[in-house]
Order: sequence, then C-alpha cells, then structure tokens
Amino acid sequence: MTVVRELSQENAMSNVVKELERRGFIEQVTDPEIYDLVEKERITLYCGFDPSGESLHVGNLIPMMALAHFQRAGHRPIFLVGGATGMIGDPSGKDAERQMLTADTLASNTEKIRAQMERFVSFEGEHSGLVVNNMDWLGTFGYIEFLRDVGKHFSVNAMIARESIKRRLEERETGISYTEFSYMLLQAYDFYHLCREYNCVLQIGGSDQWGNITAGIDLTRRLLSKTVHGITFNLILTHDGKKIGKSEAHLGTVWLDGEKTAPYDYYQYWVRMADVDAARLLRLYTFLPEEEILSLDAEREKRPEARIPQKRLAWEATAILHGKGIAEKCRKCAEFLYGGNLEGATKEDFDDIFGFAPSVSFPMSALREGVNLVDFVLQAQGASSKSDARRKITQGGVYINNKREADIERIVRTEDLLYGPYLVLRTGKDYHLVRFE
RNA sequence: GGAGGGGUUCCCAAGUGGCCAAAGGGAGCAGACUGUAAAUCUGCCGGCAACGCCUUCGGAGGUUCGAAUCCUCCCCCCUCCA
Repeated sequence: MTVVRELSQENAMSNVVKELERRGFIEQVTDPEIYDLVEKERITLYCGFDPSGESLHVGNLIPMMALAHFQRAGHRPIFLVGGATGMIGDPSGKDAERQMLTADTLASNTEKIRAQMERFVSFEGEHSGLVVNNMDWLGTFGYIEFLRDVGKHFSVNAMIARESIKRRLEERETGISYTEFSYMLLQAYDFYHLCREYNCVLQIGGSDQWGNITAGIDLTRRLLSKTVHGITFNLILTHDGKKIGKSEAHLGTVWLDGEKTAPYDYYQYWVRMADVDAARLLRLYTFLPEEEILSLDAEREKRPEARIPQKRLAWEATAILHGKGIAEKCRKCAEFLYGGNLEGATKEDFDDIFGFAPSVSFPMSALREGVNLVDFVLQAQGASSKSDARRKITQGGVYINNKREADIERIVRTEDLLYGPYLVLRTGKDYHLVRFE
C-alpha cells in the first residue's frame, strides 16, 4: 500500500493508456477515444475478479497492476468482486462447467481477496479505490424482471456467434449449460449498473473478457445512451509459452496470499525468471520507469550471472505485495543462501532466517542416535517419498551444509551441526533449513 | 428410450490373456555446462523392509495357473437417432 501511495503523484500528467501500452499490457481497446478521455478527465473504471478461490494468484496481477497505474494517474478504480456471477461461472476461456459454490464460501473468499486488492490500490484519499460486490444488485433481481429489463436487449443469434459461446457449442466435449450461457448478461448488467451508479466508463480485463466487455458496452448504450469503453490485456506468457504463475514446479500455483505461498517463495519465483523475460516482466510487474529497466537490462548483458534485473523484479514485486520490509528480508535471505556465505555463517544468521526460508524442526534426540540420510531428506521435506530421496541422493542432488552427499548409507549425526542447532540441507537448487530442538 | 464409440500411471496417448509398473510424447526431478537463466546432452520419473515384494489401468464381481486385456452387472463421457 505504502509503495503505491508514495509514488502516486509521479505519472499524474502522462497518458495512462499509452503508458500501459508501452509497458505491454494492452491487447485491444474498443475505441481509440479512450486515449483522449483519460487525458481530459478523471474517469472511473472497473475490473471484475472471480471469488471462487480464497486467494488471487500471480495470474491476476496484470489487471491489478493496471488498476494501480490508473489510480496513480488520477483515476478511480473499482474492484468488482463477482459474488453473484461467481455462483454461475464464466464460460469464457473455460473448457468445463464450473462447480457451484455456496454463498458462505463466496462471502469468506471475498473478504480475503479484498485484503489482497488493498496492496495494489489505495482505498483512502481523493480517488480512492472501491470494492463492490455484484451480489448486492444481482442478488435481489427477480427473474421475470431481469428477463424483461435486460434479456430483451440481447439477441440469442448474436450471442451464439460469440467466440466464447461458439467454442462451447461446437466442441461438444462438455457443451454449455443454460446457466453459463446466461453469464454474459449478468456481467453486461454489472457494467451498466456501475456506469449508472458511479459513472464508470471503462472496463478492463483479460483477453478472454472481450466478449463480456463489449456486451456490457452495448447494454449500457441501449439503457443509458452512453458510450463506455473497454480494454483487454495480453495473456502474459514466459518465453517458453508458460502462463505466469500457473502451476509452478513443486510450488504449485503462486498465490498472492502469504499463507498459501510464502513471501520467500514468491520472491524466488521471480528471481528464477529467464534472462530474456526479465525486462518485459519488469515493465509489467513493477512500476519502475523505462530508463531504469533499460539500465537494469544492460547490467544483465554485462554480467548475466548476477541476475540483476531478476533480483530487482523479485524485490519490487514482493514489496508491492508484502511490503518493503518483507522484500528486504527475502533479499537478505536469498543472498545469504545463494551467495556462498555459508562458510562463515553464525548461529545468529540462522536464527534470523529460520522459518522464513523453507524450514523444518527436528528432534535433537534423533540426531544423537543418528538418522539415515534417506529418512532425513524425506522428513526435511527435500523429497516427496523415500524413493524420491534415494534417487536424489544417488544422482548427486543432495547436499548437507553445501557438501554433496551421494551415499545412501550416510548417517546424519550431531557432528553435522556447524551452526549451533542448525544444518542446511540442499536438494537440487533448493535450500531447507533444519533446526534441532 | 434406441444404436455406436470411449473411460489407462500428473497430462496427452499406446497396449486387447503372460515378455506390463505398463510404449511414445509432454510436464516434472537430478546431473553435466553455467549463473537460483535458456538451449543442449545424460539419467530418473507408483510405493516399499528394493536383484524381491505390494498397489495401480472408471467401479464391483467372475472366468483363468495367470487379466489393463475375456465375461457379467453398475457408474460416467461422447456421437448419431427418437
């Protein structure tokens, strides 16, 4: 929050849509007029978020960052939580019908997600952000009333021609239910409602939202005779075609919730990005100005092994989400573990980072008796099964205190404690701190 | 309701009585190179008390010395017809 606010004056006079375009966010705009509009007046815009999970993930970052950019340029962002539409499920970009969620689950998810949004947008001050829940207006809408007031403005002929619907109709793998077919009307109504209540004139979203957004624009024009706009963002892929944050190695999905994805893991996720992606990702996931990004990228060309842009990316992204203090701790922690500093390390160094980097406690009594390496690796969460532990050891992927241990028969003993009660287990490129108590 | 096709290990996908823990590809893991990167190459890739044992091929039974493969019933998906 603090990060966003401090910087929020800087870009006030620039054209935020052009800026987003330069940074690589924008895929399509419904009308070029939006470029002028954001320069002429302070607008209100919105983006919808699906509360079907208890946390947003890295994939949701693009629209969040975009809303933050808009706010910093003096516009008012609205986060719409789809409490009502979340009960239906958006067929866009989905290949299967969604399972229904209970009202209770949605309510609790909504609360958690709201807290995450507050990291990106300020909810205080002049153009403070706003969180709304479409359950508040859709939840009490009568069916007959809805069909009469909203449904009559939609042509089924046009709807089935939409890409998102057409795909589900043609590829009959799963088909589409009447419920999901109706989804578009609900989202269109949201836009109309926000335009009427808050003078909201722009909806932004992922590229799969194009159909829903234009439906909202059409409905608003019909009901209010007002022209509103839409912008869709590129789907961000890494150079090898993977979606950002979608199911990472053994991390799984990279969540924004610090309980689900530890800040250290979040930081590491960004540090490990490929060289060729670094500059592009800096433009998308940090607020750094172009000159600085270019100079960071120039550093990379000189000393690629220093991973300067990746580390900066990780620091900035972590600072936005978890705060500068946490980001700094992640940096120190990573620097310590990966910087080859284990040699001169002290107990105090480990006291500081234990529990922050992946950490495990172990009973001292077990160590006195001696633990065989296979069990040790397994219990310190360095392997998913004993077989996996054996494999990793045999293949030379296991290190204790940075010294390779390839002997299955190896016994871990108190002599292995080099830093007070601590020991460092490394599997592959991952460090695990083990403390004996 | 009728006719046909199909459900295989994380995903896609071979396999139609033993040689099947199950081809191939992808993903993943480890190593080499190096840089917490990419590309490339190598090895691994169900579990365990590990030259053997146990569990797995939609579910439950059955035939057989022996089944993912054959039979019966059930569940689910798709296509066409009504």
